[in-house]
Amino acid sequence: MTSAEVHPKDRLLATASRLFYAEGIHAVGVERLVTEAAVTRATFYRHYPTKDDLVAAYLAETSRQIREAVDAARAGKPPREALAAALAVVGDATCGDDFRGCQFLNAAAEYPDPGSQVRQVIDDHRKWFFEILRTEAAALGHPEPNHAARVLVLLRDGALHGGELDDAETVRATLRRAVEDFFPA
Amino acid sequence: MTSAEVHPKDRLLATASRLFYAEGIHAVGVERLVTEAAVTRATFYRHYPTKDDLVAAYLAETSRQIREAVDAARAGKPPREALAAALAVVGDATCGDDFRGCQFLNAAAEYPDPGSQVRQVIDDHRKWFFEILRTEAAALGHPEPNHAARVLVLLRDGALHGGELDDAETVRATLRRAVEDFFPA
DNA sequence: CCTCAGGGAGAACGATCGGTCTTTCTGTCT
DNA sequence: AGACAGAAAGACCGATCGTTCTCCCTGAGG
Repeated sequence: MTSAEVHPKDRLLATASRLFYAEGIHAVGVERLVTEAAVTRATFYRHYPTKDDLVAAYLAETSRQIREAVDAARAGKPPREALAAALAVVGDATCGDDFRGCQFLNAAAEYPDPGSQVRQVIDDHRKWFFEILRTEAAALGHPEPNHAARVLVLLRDGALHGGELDDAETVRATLRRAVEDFFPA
Repeated sequence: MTSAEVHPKDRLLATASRLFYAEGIHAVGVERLVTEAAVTRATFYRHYPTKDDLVAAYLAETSRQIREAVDAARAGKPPREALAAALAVVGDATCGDDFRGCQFLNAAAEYPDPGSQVRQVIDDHRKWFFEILRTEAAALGHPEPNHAARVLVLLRDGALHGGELDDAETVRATLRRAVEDFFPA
């Protein structure tokens, strides 16, 4: 195994992430995935028992990247700036070139069963982000950190969809101002 | 045509609305639709040239019902109550038994092409709701009705997804309190 | 009475779905 | 040298996708 090359498994995951996000999960078939990833069907099923396992892996990897970005943005900052920075990561994402809404909300729309593997990954990610917000709100001395975090989650979810369906720059500015309104300096 | 019976076209639309919302659009095939609606394939394609036309009809009908409900809730109320009532309709919806998020946001997740027929119905609905909020915020004397309406849309979108993925009652209460925070009595 | 549209029943279309299989080859380890 | 895992290539499976077709029956309007 030449470690310099990209492993088929990684190519597959990268391709899946791109296609699932851009076109929807049910809309992308296995044929499409293996062709664009330059991987055979056998290799696909050697690494992922079913397509849903690949979907779960796609969301898990997305979650990992977001946690990395948010942690980096918060690092070393006092609570107020850390909170603003965490939500700024969200706002910035909405303005990306190929932004197409929240990976997790989009996936949830295609996976109705709350007990499915995919939904578990989604729930994990949402719980993590809520905890971040709750922690910062508490550290900031907010009288009701739970309520504050819940409102921020509403704003985040709304921003992630509004960024696709409405004007992204406006949504980012709206989100920033709304956060400031809730946490005046 | 015995006007007392339900026309096949209406049965089809009602069945489609139920299944598309509960299970996702791509996940429900034509076979499923015609079987559960007790309609033949020929009848299906006689009324809707393609499946996407049925999807658009489903969203258009949903939009019509929501406009009806929101208009009824606002009727005759002063701006402040009217605005709260309009958003209460949203909050109440999240607590329904078979709530599974926003029909429009879910559909958008499955229709990436912004120019598609389905996306146009979605955009229409969103523009309508935004106008409602902007109008009421202006009537209420809010200094920046556009910004206020944008924030409320964020909260609405967030609530419609949080209601499915998190606890619905909590989300409803959070939405109500957030609206009060933005529009103190 | 006749026409004709609308609906029911179901076969059939090519394409694609998710998933399994065999075969061959290459590279890495012991 | 020999063993073995991983990957390429592609045939193949039954099922389902969205769509079109023919045939027959019924019921309302002229």
